[in-house]
Amino acid sequence: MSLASSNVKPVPKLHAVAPAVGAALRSQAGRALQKGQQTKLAIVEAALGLSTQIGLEGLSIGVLAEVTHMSKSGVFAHFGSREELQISVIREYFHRFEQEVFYPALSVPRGLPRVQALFANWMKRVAVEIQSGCIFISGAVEFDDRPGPVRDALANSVQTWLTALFRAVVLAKETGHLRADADEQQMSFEIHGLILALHYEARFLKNPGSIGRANQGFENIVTRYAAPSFTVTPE
Amino acid sequence: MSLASSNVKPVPKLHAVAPAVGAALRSQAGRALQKGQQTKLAIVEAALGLSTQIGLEGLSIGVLAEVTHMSKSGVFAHFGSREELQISVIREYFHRFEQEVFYPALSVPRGLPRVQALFANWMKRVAVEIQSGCIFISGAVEFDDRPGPVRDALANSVQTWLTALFRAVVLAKETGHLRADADEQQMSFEIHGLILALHYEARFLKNPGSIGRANQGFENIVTRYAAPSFTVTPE
DNA sequence: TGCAAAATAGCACGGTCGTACTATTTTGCA
DNA sequence: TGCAAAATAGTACGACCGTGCTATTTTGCA
Repeated sequence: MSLASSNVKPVPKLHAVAPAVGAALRSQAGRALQKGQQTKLAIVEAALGLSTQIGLEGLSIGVLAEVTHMSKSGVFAHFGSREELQISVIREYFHRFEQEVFYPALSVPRGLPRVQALFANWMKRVAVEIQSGCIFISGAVEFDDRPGPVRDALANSVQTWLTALFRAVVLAKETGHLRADADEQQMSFEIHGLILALHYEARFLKNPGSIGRANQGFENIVTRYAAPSFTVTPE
Repeated sequence: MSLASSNVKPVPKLHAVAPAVGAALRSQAGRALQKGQQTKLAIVEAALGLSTQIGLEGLSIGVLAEVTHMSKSGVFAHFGSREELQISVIREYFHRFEQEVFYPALSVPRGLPRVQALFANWMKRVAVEIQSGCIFISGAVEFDDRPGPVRDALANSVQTWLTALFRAVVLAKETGHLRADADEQQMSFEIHGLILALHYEARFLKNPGSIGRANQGFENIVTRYAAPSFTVTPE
């Protein structure tokens, strides 16, 4: 089971329109790529760092070239367009999010415990992102009415994650850990709100105590939606 | 009683370092300003519209000049710098927020009813901003680690409003409408989260039903924090 | 009604941006 | 080890940016 589970459409390959199609396509299948992929990864890594801080829109190829000690065109050639670069960053960010937040929670028994694990992992990540920034949040603001492939990639990633969270909540209800009248969409929505409020108040307003309030808020939500039979285990 | 109640520091006047200080300061006090102020207001109005859609950082003097049918320098002269323009926009936005959300709620009896009125007014505004955008949210992302006067003006405005909300909650507790153990900061935090989740899920993800979930979330919060004696009045 | 001052326009500068297009270097298999 | 192909650099272009400087127009009081 993957976080995506279905529809992370493979973005078409970049700048290549095939160089002079008639030419030698001898090296077609054999993976000739080594050095290239390697530096490309390094570029994406650097781009990720820049994007989290100044946003996907703030990302510039010039600055990226400086940081990676390359020429602008050297960087550019790996992506073919700025948009493709941004999409690569989003994919990498999503991948790490998956690894840090989602997968580890799968080893926790399904039901409320897994929902709690998902939230705890999410919180761990956001605690870091209070300093570094979060692409899912900044990107949402930057692209909320700017259609195009970047927006699509971003919305797709976020929706995938939120759906995964939602599924965990549904599972918790099916397992009998939640009240019979619990609205899974509602519960997911409220959890999402806590994360957003934490990010806003801690990162922008620099209000201390926000992390504690997010955790407390989650406990409140659990208390409200948990079935009476489910004894809340304080960690 | 104003929303600000104290510290909306008067931003120093713009480009003017006084034109050749020795010159005639005859027209100093008498408000000679008419046409100028008028078009300046029109510019800020247009800038506000642009900013809510594409963000304060997306705001450009060139585009603004086009929209207002003026020359770039004509627009520029009114502010002296882009930052001052952005600050003017923030001030105007704050002012309208005050008018629409805060002041009307003052005519509602203090306590939980007033908190409910504040939230309802806020929701009314956000319902519109799902289409048009919200500077307090987009600005927070754009300036969360970009120090300077713009960030200060923005953080100041937001903090002022959140503090006003917080005070209303404190008042509600003092009035006996909330449980004795209710944490006012916590309650405010959770309310803020609902608004942010609504904005995110409705504006970016275009998830239907978000408005209903925000309202439901608020009811849940009220139920949790209200004193048993306070019968929740469904609107 | 004239006239200073305010408001607006015109123009130019240096900077950064994304991205073509071409040249050079580096890579890795035959 | 040579040689094609892949990777990277060099350079230039057009567009837009904020903003300084100087002209021109408009305003509103004496």
